[in-house]
Amino acid sequence: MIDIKTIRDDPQRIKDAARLKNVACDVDHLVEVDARRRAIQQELDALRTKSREGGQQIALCRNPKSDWHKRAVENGRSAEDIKTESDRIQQELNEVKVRIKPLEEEDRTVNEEFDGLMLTVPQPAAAEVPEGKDDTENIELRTVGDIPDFDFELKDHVTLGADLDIIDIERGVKLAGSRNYILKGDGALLHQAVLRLAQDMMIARGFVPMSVPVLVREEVMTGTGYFPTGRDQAYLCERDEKALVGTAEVPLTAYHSDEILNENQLPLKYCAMSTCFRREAGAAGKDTTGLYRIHLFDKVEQVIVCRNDEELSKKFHAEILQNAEDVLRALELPYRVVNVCTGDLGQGQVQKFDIETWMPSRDSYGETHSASRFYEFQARRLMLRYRDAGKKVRYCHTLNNTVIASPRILIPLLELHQNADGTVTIPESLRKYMNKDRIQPPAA
RNA sequence: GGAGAGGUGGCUGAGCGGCUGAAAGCAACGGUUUGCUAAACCGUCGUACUGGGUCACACCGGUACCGGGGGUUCGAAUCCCCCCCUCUCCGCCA
Repeated sequence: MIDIKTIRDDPQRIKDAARLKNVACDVDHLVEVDARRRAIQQELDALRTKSREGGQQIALCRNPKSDWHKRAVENGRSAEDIKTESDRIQQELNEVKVRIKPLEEEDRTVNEEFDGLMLTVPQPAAAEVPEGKDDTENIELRTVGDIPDFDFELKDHVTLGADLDIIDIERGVKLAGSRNYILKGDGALLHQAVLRLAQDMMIARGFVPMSVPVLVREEVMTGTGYFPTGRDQAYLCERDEKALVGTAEVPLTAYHSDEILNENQLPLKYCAMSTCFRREAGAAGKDTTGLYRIHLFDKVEQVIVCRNDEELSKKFHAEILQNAEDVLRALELPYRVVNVCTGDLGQGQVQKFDIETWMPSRDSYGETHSASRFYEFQARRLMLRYRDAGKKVRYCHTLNNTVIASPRILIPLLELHQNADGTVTIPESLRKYMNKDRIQPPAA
């Protein structure tokens, strides 16, 4: 969410941001509704003041022990007279009440409309974000690690998974429908090993590990910016008015919502391993093979909550990006870092760097990580604040990035570490979690 | 799922129809005192929206908020209804 004052002052800035991000937002209408909302509030405030003051006067009239009442009697007013005044005021306030009622109704509807519109306002991208219409115009910043040459014919992860008996897509689909899978034996172990490695690396860097709810209230989804716009991407448990999260970013970022932290508590660095649920609505027919685009996966996510300071945000953005790159290096996987253009940025993101890991079966880099910073966009929605040195209440800045998401990461991991004899070498960093250095085909 | 108790400011906790946005204590912050620390004393100390004010702060005013939503009333933290949440006991259970 953006400060309404800055929208009032410079609506064009938001219009430009919406155009660049390809986000629908009727800024003119919002500004109109805001004006109406303020006018109603002022009128209502005046009426309520009158009502309160009158009510207090009635209290004085009816209380013979009040100073006002004693003085009135001393000044020669009769009890009858005072009672008449009290009744007169009450009559008057009855009329005020009649005027307040419909105004309150209008106030409610206007505010609802206002709140709804505010939720559609995009966070303007940082000035240094490249302009572009969609992901085809993202800019490659650097490639790290060499794409290896193989002197034998590579199997894709689906074939490898079947031959090694570690991935069973067919039965996953039987149980749960399309875009589901089952990991088995060393496949299940490798999946957990990757997550464990990622988590251990984050703990070593001072991130507090958390175990968080994955079925959350809708406010939490709204607060982090996934609702209302992305509502159709989430699995809903409507009976309980809750949603399954698509990432642990949601509960981690909302952890301190509705709180006012002390500045000396910041920055907060959290990580969580959680299951992630994604409907992938609108992606029918896209990435249909294998483990790339699936409805359920596990991920270690990192979140930083820091002071309201753009330079600090940038600094931490670089830090969380580095954390993810270090994990890929530990997994001995080649990747590239991409500077995401305006058109491919989410509503709330100021800037985003994706990491794409080389995937032989796709003959391209595929997105495995996404590092974003939000400034106060999420914090405003979540009422996530802190008191600064001058005792002023300010909104925090939030950032997040993937540490590792599996099984998607198993695609490059299996495909790039396979050997001519059909085995897969387990990278050094994972061996302690697997107690082996190689995945072998099952004995015939 | 059944029975009971309860939700008030950062925390504890009073208030139970009107001068209460809310006592008191703790914590925090500023100051005095002090060789340092501690103690003592004085002061400050909720949030949101909004009007005025300022280059911007400061500052001055209004309204709302005592779990959420509705109702009664001239007036609700206080009375009534619905919902949510927490705790205790019982049942069930990974």
